[in-house]
Amino acid sequence: MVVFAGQGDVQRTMALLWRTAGPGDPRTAPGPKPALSVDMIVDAAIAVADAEGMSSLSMRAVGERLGRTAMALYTYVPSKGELVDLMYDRALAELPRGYDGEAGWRAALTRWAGDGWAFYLRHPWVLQVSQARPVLGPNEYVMMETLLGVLRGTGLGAPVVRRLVGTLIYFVRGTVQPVAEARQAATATGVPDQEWWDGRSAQIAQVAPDFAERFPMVVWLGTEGASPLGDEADEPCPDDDRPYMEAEAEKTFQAGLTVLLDGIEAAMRRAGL
Amino acid sequence: MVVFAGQGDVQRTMALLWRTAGPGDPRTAPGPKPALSVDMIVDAAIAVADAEGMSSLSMRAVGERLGRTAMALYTYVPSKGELVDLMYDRALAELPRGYDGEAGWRAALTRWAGDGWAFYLRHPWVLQVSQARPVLGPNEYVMMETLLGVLRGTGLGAPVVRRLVGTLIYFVRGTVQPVAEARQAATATGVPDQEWWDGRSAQIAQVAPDFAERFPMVVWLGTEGASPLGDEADEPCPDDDRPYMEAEAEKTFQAGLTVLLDGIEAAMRRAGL
DNA sequence: CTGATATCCTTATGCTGTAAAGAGATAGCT
DNA sequence: AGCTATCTCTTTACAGCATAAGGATATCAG
Repeated sequence: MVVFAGQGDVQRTMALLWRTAGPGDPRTAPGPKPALSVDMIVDAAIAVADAEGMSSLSMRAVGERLGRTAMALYTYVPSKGELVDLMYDRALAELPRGYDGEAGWRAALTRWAGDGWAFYLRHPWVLQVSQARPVLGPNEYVMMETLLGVLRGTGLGAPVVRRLVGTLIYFVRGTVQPVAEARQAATATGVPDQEWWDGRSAQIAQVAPDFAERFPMVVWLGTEGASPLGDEADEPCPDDDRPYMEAEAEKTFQAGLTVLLDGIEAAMRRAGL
Repeated sequence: MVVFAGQGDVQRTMALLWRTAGPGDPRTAPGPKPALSVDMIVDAAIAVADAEGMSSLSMRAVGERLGRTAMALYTYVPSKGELVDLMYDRALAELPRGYDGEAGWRAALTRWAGDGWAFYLRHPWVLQVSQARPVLGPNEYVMMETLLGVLRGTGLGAPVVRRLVGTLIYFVRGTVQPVAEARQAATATGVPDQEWWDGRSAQIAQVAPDFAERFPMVVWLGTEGASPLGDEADEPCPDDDRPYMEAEAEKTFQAGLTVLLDGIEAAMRRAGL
């Protein structure tokens, strides 16, 4: 299930996201000094999510990591939903903030996409934060600004760029998602990827003996190796520890990106650039 | 949180998916006749998910819709995870199974993408079924076969097509996702999209008065034409009831698809087709 | 010192998936 | 016909979840 953004007090959420919260009068209030902070909680929550996946992210788990009960967190954060928002925005801060355009926009965009790929693999849970409504934290805008800086190199106008932005982001997200979730599932369930796959495909042969007749093109896709393009033949990737699936997904990513870049070039040509 | 596929007895799951389950000896066993069936349960579950979203899909809710308790379902389905797998595969059966290639592959692919878009909007919860490991039900292969039938029209070889498949599917999924989840969130929380958005963007102005200096390109993106951020739409969106966001996302979808199609054409040209 | 306010804990409520055990129906077998 | 194995479905129970409510305790301004 997707975690929806918190819908509590909008004002407080935004203040937390943009860090305009505390420092009105820092230490004049009575009561014990806070032993925790929003930052500590967000960090602990990210650590939990990184290590054990979003499905293991509970208020108890976060509290435990800080030596507190679950309820102690509610002093700092209105609800779990808001905490997830904060985690999301904090994680985005890791992304590079600018790309050198000297080698051309194609190279820059390729590096941007690669960094995104690596980022989502580092924090797979980010893909599970609902995109229904933007979190609207500062780092989301920073990320947007970074991408726009790269796209400016194409010389395309705002209306075109506006559409490209979504396409590019969703492309990266979409192509990493299977890889990220497969990793999560493998660690969460303890079943290695290869094993799971073997079991299933053995079952398919048994349960659908007429597979080749029912799905001829799927079989064709799997068997035919040589490309009329003359691009590199598919090797079994011998000295590669990662699951086969990941290597394959990465090729999909690279090839898909090429298609996108070519498409952008076509748009530029059409715009007379 | 993403719902992971059930990891119970692989054999039984596959049998359920491919419907090779029951009819060994249909009516020789003692005991009361089953009042339910896997199909009825899957239908009821889909109805719940369609109406109230994946987060409201509980075994109790499904059972209630059938006049049974939650536990009654476990006679037919091993776990909630398996049920979700079955829902997913059943839903996919709705998709068209072939596209006329007479008007060219571009037209066919455009129609394919449009049907996918509509499908995901009809069943937003499908986007929340984990893609970590393929469900491997029959209709997933049918869908693949359909797409491959369209892509065959390009004349490209298997290795290239193999990569295009993922790119296209993720593109469609990625671009509908915000729209689908926004609809879900709006109905689930009862907060209309416009209202939520207004509250947040008003807060941004207050919390980041220096927004224009910090994010000049975001502002540029928003001022030249309609904006996903802040200001009202400059572009006319007459007699359209849907939230502004949806219309905008649809444009992103169309424009992104054009970029993809242009990119595919470039790949064909490079292959000498 | 007093009263107000802060952090943090304990307890409790209503969800969730599902394990365990039992009630009642129905078939084949004797 | 009666017995018994087997099936469906219910009840009850349990652990885990987010979080509401209330209480204990520490710290400030006066």
